[in-house]
Amino acid sequence: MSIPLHHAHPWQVTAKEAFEIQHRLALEVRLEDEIKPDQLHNVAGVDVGFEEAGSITRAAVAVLAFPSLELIEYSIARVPTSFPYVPGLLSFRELPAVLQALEGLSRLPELFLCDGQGIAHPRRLGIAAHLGVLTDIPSIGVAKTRLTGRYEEPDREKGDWSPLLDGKERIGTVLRTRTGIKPLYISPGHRVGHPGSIELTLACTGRYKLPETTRWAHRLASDKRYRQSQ
DNA sequence: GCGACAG
DNA sequence: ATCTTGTCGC
Repeated sequence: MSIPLHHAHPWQVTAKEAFEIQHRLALEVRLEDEIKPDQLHNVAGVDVGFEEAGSITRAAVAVLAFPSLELIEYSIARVPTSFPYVPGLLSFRELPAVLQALEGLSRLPELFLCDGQGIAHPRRLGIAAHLGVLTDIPSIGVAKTRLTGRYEEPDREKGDWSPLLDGKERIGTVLRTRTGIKPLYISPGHRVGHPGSIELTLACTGRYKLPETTRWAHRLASDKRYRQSQ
């Protein structure tokens, strides 16, 4: 299945060109909550790992039923790594492989939970926002650490949170997904707002710190025991 | 010029 | 992200 991209652009670019693409695509991000949890049927976790000392990028997309969070199907793609890791330009390194993995699915998911930032990014286009705009599918960024923004430590109970701010602008949420454990950095990617990003992330989380979507995607992208594909 | 810096 | 074993704590 080839996926219809709403905004195609080159990936073999210079840092300067990447900045321009990010500024252009950031204008297309929509931050209203368009998802009704009652009508959501599935959620996809997206993550990337590396093989062969980093020369091969391995992307995994795990589609889970919502709200049961049972694994429905998954796809793995391997692509030669063609872009270095540069803070702020992560999507140019990982999305080519992710887009190829998406083509291995029988149908496109209704929501993406990506490893990394949504709009909590210097130019408001972290990997989740980038993937959301390209596919026009709702997305949320779920990061384990901060890229940018300031915040106050949220209280220690699961569900407690505090806003992630860039000056006076709200760019995300520091969310406790497990009592007494380091919080996650959540931010809207596309077609989702701050309230929805919090509610949906918690709805995808069980007894662990990371959402089930993320746990599956991470396992499929990095665990050598899943070294095959489909 | 000096730090910060998703994965 | 990745290289890597055991270990402390709930």
